[in-house]
Amino acid sequence: MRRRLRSITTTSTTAISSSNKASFVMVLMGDFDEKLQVPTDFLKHFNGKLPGKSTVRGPNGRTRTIKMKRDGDDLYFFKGWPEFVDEHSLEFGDFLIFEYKGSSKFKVKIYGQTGIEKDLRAYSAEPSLEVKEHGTDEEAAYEGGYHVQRKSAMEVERIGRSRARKPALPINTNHPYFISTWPKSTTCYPRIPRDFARKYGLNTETGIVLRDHDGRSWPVKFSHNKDGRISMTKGWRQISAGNKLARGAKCLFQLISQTKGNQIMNVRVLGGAEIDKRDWALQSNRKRIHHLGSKLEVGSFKRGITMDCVTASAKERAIKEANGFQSKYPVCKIIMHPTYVGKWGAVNIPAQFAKTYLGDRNQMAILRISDGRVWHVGYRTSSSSSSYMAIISKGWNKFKVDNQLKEGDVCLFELVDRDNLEMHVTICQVTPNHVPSKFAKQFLKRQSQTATLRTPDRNFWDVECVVYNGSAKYEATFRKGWKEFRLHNDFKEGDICVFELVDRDNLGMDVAFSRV
DNA sequence: TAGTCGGGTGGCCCACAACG
DNA sequence: CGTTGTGGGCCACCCGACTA
Repeated sequence: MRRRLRSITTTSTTAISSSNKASFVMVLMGDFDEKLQVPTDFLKHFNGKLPGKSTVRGPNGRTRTIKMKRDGDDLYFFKGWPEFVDEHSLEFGDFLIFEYKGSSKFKVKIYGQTGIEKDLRAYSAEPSLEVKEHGTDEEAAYEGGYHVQRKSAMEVERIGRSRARKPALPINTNHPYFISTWPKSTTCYPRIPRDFARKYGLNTETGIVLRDHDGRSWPVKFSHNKDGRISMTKGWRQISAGNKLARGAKCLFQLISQTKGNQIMNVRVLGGAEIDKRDWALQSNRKRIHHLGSKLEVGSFKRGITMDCVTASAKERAIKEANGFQSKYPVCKIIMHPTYVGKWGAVNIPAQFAKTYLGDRNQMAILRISDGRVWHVGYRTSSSSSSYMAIISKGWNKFKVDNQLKEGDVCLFELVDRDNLEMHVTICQVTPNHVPSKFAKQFLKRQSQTATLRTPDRNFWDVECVVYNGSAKYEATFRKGWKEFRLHNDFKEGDICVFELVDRDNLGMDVAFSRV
């Protein structure tokens, strides 16, 4: 249901049209910590005349003078910008709204990857403590070479200030860090010092995003050893391959952000950055490796790579939704891997669940979804001396297509009848129309109301906004009208939308978007 | 001596290439 | 399109070395 109220001349897709004030949106990527490009179109607001300096005021009230520079047709924030990045702890993936106040003055709003405006008080509260405690220590460790093999990272932290000299380190020392070595063993992974995890409240259940020197983000999961040790496992292979790390490489891990559900660490290689030639030769012989342009992709690493996209939060939400599911029957949770929703036409049932509840058999199973519809699929098991496998194959393709399953969706298989292998399937889908709960809780009070979305091209769209206020969660989604809005504006995976609430009573929102 | 770390082994599990 | 089974990622566990 689209309501086009009026149409005005199209403006830049990065311009926000909420008011008569000029503004633009930038997503922090690449070498954002050195310079920031300003949309070239924005020059018109300076009457074609480039100001030598601009004054930028951050959300915490601090202002900084930043020089602007023109390079061909491009315009940049340059000298002074790196300091602004430091002061505001800006991170890769953040997006910033610059509001032009006239006379070369800008006001900036900063949004994290979660879509919520960042609370910068947390950063300004105790930075000096961290600088003292870690900046110099790390420098000492780096400068001193850190050759003592068994010296722990935490011990390195305790090296005194007296030893510190000023090295040229490619890191900002305002954040806690540790140094870890990727063990030479073929099956071991870099470990997180327990003291570090404890001291800085690292949530090792949710995983973390590692950011390499090129600004690329790599999601990595932790795994817990029974003796309490924590290692980086899932996803580590990708970052080591992407950065051509050899076993034995020494890396500095610096905790940049640890807001709930958004933990980010910078990774800097201190040694061992050259890939081990024997490892490489070995890998080159494996048939699953292939090169795509300049980007190296390793087929067997796909488990992690597929999560490396902007919709990771949506996938995480689907998983969380699934985790809250309770049943009196045995339940098996399966996250839709690309293989499951791709051409393979089958899905693996976790062996443990299959062994315990389904058993060895080869028969048709019944999948029933909430609206009562039923699909018949083939279930079979196979086992050898070294493996046990249970698969749903025959008929899975139809089930997958009929239910529009996508990568990242979570299916809960509830075994209601063991003899006839009847399973109720609950599908928790990855939906891009989710409103961040913090925002919803603060601004969306009514159970259902129509939001009016205004795009930069001055078109208006009515979209139903439904609020779910459960005992455990408060969330909102855009429903009726969203699909049209999405299709008409040609949103693709990875695009970023900024929703600015300009009319609380009538839920009027200006929408700016940044394309991938 | 307890706690922590690096290094290593073995086996489970599953993605996906190969095949029917 | 459906099935098979292998390669290797992931994980639990063990051991010895080192340190406070």
